[in-house]
Amino acid sequence: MREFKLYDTLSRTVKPITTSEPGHLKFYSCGPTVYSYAHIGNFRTFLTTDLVIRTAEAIGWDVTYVSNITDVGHLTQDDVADAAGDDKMAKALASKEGDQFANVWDLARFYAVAFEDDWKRLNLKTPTVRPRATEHMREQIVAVEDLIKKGHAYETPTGVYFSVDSFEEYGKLSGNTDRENLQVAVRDVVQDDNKKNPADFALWKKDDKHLMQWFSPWGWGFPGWHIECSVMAQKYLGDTIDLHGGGEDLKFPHHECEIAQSEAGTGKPFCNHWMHVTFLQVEGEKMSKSKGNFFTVRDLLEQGFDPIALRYALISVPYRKPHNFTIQTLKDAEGNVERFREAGRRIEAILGEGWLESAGDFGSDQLGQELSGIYEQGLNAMLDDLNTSVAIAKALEGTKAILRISSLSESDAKEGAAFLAKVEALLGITGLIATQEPEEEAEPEIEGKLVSVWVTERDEAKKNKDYATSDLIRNKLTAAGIELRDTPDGTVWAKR
RNA sequence: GGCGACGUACCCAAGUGGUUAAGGGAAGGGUCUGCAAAACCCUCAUUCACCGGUUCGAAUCCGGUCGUCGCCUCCA
Repeated sequence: MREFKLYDTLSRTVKPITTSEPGHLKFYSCGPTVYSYAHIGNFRTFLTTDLVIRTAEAIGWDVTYVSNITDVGHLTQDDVADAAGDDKMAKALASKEGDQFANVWDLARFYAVAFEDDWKRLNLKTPTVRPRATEHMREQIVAVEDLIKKGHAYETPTGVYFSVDSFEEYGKLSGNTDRENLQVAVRDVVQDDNKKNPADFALWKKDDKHLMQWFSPWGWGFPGWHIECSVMAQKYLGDTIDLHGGGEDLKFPHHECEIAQSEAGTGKPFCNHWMHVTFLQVEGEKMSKSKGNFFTVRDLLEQGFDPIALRYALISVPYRKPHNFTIQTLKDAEGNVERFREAGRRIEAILGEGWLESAGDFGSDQLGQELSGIYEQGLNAMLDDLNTSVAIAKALEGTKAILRISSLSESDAKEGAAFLAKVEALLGITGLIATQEPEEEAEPEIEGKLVSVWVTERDEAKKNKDYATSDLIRNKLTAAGIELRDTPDGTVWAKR
């Protein structure tokens, strides 16, 4: 069994992931709150978890991957202490963009669909389960009742709170073990005088005015932000999970609170390995919703950028390093994705359609051995705390080895196919799998026929050495976004 | 106030004790081509912010200086 090493926030070391069942990884990754379109920073995190799955599968592991959607509008300051801010979703509904929605439920549904759409376009693997907070209300209420019963939570006139002092190890993940520092950390949060400790966090908030509310043993209200992940992780993965991840901001308080709730409830370790993704920066600066200096995935795709190039750009720097995303990075990525596609086109010319799906393993000939070695180096880089920079360099190295061969033999093409198929499975950046939305596919059919007519026309002109006409046609097509390439086997075209 | 990251060529960036400091972009030259495009080939850091130290040996370890940035609050 091969080792898959990843930095673990809890032990603060890079260590091999251990799975409770051999070869079966149980992984929970915190998803977004759906009150707006997801931005590229969100996706740096989700892409990182996607790479964990791909890497695990590349060494033959089964992965049960749970990634939730938070569709309850939690309070904006319900983090360390309790609630006092506005509801995120209510805020979104009240904003200009919110006018199109009848209510918060409608809004959550809309952005959840948009999110899954972006997810597919960036070629992320579909989770085994994608649970929603609103669909697990009963379980959350039961969990809160259980914590009260076990003496870890108590009711006040404003809600139900988890007693931080009842859980010795509170703070072990984030290092916020020093109660004095905790006081500093919670300084700006509005306090509830009925709480036993200002750091106690909400499990249930009483509020019969809230836009989303449920009936509970404590009256009308809604659940605290942290309890949903504890409940859903346990429901789908069991009391102890192998790996849990999310953005670096979730370390404290969110994951700290998840640990406290879960372990206080079950008496068992909640999770053996924690990973956190460092925030993405844009043009050298932190991006955030409140600053408004962010790109959504949609923004960039609407500007015509290739979704796979966006994926490439977002994973090109290892996840624990600060990554300064720029438009230039994205443009650089486009060229490289195009190189994978070019290699794919050459292979398809020999093996025909379906070559990627039917690609086999490496052979024993020289090219097969060379590509096999390069792929192994890339895989090893991924197994060493997801070194995507090296893995991508290896993907390009192998692709160049394929492109270097001016005339591929059938055996060469098969080796190349094996390489590209493995790279695609591991990194998802070759652009050889269509991620376009289905409705966009109808039009190119007709368009393609029109282009073919012009290409034939131009070939005629070229044959007659009428270069004025042939160049005119090429220029017109270029202006229309169609790029022509004359190859020994004839003219091929691609959309730019 | 607490915690942490980073500073490598024009740009992005890997490398964290030892042969030639990955890879990509840009730039320059070349092959191919009617010309292009694409692809391929070649060139492009004796040097890793700065100053000391440890060591046979450091971009890599230690100390200091300067600079940039992030998390702890909404946010992945």
